[in-house]
Amino acid sequence: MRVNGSTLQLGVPAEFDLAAAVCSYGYFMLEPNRWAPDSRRLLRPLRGDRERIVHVRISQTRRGTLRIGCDRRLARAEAGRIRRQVARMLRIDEDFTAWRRIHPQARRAGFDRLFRSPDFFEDAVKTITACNVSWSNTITMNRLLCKRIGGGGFPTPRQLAATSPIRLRRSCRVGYRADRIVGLARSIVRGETDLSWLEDPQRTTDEIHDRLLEIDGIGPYSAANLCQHLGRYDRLAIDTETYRHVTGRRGGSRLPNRAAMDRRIRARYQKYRPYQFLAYWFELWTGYEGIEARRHEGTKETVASK
DNA sequence: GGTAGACCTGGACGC
DNA sequence: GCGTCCAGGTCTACC
Repeated sequence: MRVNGSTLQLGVPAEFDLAAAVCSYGYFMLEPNRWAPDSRRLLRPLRGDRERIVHVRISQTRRGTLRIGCDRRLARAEAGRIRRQVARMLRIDEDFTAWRRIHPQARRAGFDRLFRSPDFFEDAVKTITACNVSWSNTITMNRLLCKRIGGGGFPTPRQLAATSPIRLRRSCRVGYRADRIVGLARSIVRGETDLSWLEDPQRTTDEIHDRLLEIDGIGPYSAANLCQHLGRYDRLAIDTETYRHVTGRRGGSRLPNRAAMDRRIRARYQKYRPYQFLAYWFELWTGYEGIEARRHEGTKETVASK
């Protein structure tokens, strides 16, 4: 990526670590994100004025602040827009003081900020493409969405709203998800789904969760997962990975008494309220790190994805 | 309220 | 190379 435009600075909390913030949630592996582990830089296109693409390269300076290199010069307002998107991705403005007090082990591990997208729409589409499909397939869908619909960046609601579900299905291999993705994009463009309402801190998690469930294609798992992306951690996104984690068994969707098991899982994390999701994800994430370590020692297990 | 089956794709596997 | 099976969350129809 050429960086011969504006260079923006972004202040971060003292304990902030870019690599930890990026590699905390699997969406960082999905395009248009590109994480360079050697140089510890995050590269991706963002949307500037009039939805024009701005390629950015995000790195952390020795003083701790973030440097955002852009591929073109930005006016002040457009630079502010880019800063806000980076801040959202890395949850720079979120306060995790209470979480660290509740979970000292996570605090010592520096585990708090879960990576997300520069806007809610991208998180929602990524969640839809992550459902009912293998992770490699999710990677393919997001790659094709960026390449064939978004012009290199992640598609905007306007771009997807202007795409027919048939074309989306054929060109991006999203299958039956095409109707749901286009439907969500069109409802946003028409103003029927109000993103600012969903991000309003005055709303309760119950209100947001119920509104998300009204969106076609968003079920209990996706709604809880999107609550997490909206900074609400008091909902558990229970999926087959969760059943695997708590039971050590495969085939979660076919387990008997799923409702009873869901109640047991929720009870297990109740003591971390209102950070149940973070506590659950911390367990998974430290497990993955252990798996990764064993993998380097020659076993056949693979690092989990989402 | 609970359950079964369809949706769709790519990968694994057997032949 | 081809066919079959499987994983995965949501929706709908049915009991």
